[in-house]
Amino acid sequence: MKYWLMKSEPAEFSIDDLARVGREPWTGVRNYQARNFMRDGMRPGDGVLFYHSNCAVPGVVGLAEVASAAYPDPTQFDPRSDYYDPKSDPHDPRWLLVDIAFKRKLARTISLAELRADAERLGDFPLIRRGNRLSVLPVTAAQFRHILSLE
DNA sequence: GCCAACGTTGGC
DNA sequence: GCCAACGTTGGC
Repeated sequence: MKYWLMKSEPAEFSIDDLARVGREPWTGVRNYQARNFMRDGMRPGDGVLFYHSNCAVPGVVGLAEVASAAYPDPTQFDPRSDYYDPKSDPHDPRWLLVDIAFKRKLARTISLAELRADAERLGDFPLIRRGNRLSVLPVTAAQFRHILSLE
């Protein structure tokens, strides 16, 4: 079992949205490294820290889990979608996704600022590395436990 | 294969 | 809204 952190802009899709629908195909990832984590690393049941980005208080706001194996992201073939990719071949889809299932909301937001302040305990962590822009990234079991212990 | 230009991410 | 950091694109 592995652990991950997945970013979402709450104005687009928040932890409350996930709580309401229960389960969501993680559409729109258009970065190869993030895709590779979903395609090659994720297995159903893996733990996911749900992170709000590009908002007043960016941070971890909930707990989810990987709920499917990777499969092609349908939005890449939809010309009306913001995520349409005309260069993707339907016989060899470029973009994959997994379904994410809601587990619970955290009692409070564990902010990016707090995580930065705890950098020493967390060790090497892509989220708090300078200039990091990955929207899907791996978390070690120790980091996962530690972050939740801050709740 | 190099690299400048451009677009995007995302914190602040 | 600003801007640093980074990925992608395309000319050469």
